[in-house]
Amino acid sequence: MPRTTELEGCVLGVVWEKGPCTPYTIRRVFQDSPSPHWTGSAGAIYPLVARLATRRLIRADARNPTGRRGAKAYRITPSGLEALKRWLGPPLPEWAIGVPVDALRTRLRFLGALTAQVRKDFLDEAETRLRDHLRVVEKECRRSRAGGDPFAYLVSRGALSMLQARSGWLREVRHTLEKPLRSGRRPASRARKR
Amino acid sequence: MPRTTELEGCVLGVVWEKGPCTPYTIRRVFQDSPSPHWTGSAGAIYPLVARLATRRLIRADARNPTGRRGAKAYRITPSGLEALKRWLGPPLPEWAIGVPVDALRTRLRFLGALTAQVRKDFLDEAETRLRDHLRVVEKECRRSRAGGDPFAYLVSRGALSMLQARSGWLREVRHTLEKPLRSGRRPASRARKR
DNA sequence: ATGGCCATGTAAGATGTTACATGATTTA
DNA sequence: TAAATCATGTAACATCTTACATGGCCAT
Repeated sequence: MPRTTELEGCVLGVVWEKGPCTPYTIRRVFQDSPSPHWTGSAGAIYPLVARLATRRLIRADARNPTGRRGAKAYRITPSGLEALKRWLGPPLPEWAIGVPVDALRTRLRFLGALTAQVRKDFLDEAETRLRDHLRVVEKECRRSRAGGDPFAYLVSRGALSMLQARSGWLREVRHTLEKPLRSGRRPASRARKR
Repeated sequence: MPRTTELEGCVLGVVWEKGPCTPYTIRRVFQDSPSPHWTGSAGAIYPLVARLATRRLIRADARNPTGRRGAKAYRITPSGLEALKRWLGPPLPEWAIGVPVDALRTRLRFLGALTAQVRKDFLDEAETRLRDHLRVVEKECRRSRAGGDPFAYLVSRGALSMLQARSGWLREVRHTLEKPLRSGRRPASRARKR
């Protein structure tokens, strides 16, 4: 049996959590999610659901509780639950432990290519928008706390921690770039033509 | 001109930073990187480099300083530098501000599918391996600090912040699951069959 | 009944991976 | 000189996105 991918694992998890649901319901979960890592596009979900059904990890009820056309509602099978557990771990894959990819951090690696002025604009925008986003996630966090599902709460709490860490890091970035490091072997000026 | 993707932006950045380099040199940067988000596989890099060259964002020198076969060394062109700057921003794309995707956090969403015992194993493993990884990144951080490139230092510092935040979050997860929330509308027990 | 939205797909394209083929250089 | 390794590619495949096609339901 092939390895369960991230999106497959998530879909399995959604079907497990929500009970019988149609592909469209699953799509909505991803579309409504604040993190747009996956768009929940039809071209991704429908073939994936068909794949999971072929592997007997989910099964369609004859009944269609919500679907309006001939939609089938899928529920997880026992072997689907096993697959979900295997995907969850332990053991965890190596890259799940490692530092999450962060587009902001990636860009910072090459920030020396910008002039001092544009670099400042970059940091200003990042800090402002990050602060705004922080408030959104704080609200989401309070909401999910009241919701009573500890897992949902902890997930949003984790997202909040990430954002707070990034926010503090950005302040350090600004400070360090204004007042370069001391302990380097060479002066921190990275003058480059252009 | 097509939008610059993340990997394209990174490759442009690498060529900008390291000066003339062969596709293989570029691959090594990704292969040696601690974050295995991109493998730097030949099938990704060689076509990508060819694409960038077609768009005149990088150009091959006639000389090959390091390549052993008929390898060409590429350097960034003026329009390539412009493309790099456009990719870096500002403005930053929306998803670069949002919470980075985190496989650990994703899995936590569905942790209720595991039995209490396996869930404990999950958290134990995550915490142990996270702590180990933390030490690695701390070392990398000190190394890059001494290296004198403030951008490289700040990138590893950002990675460290992320890991520390995750580590603290994991402790909160354990605590919350052992001693559920109070303020929920319904009791936090999410008993499910199996 | 018709225009608009809900829902289910499919098609084409972009981008990445693994696995393979092959040539050049170093090393035993 | 034979084996190992470095380096450059290509081919086949997987997976996701965007864009499109189409069918059913509902409100005016």
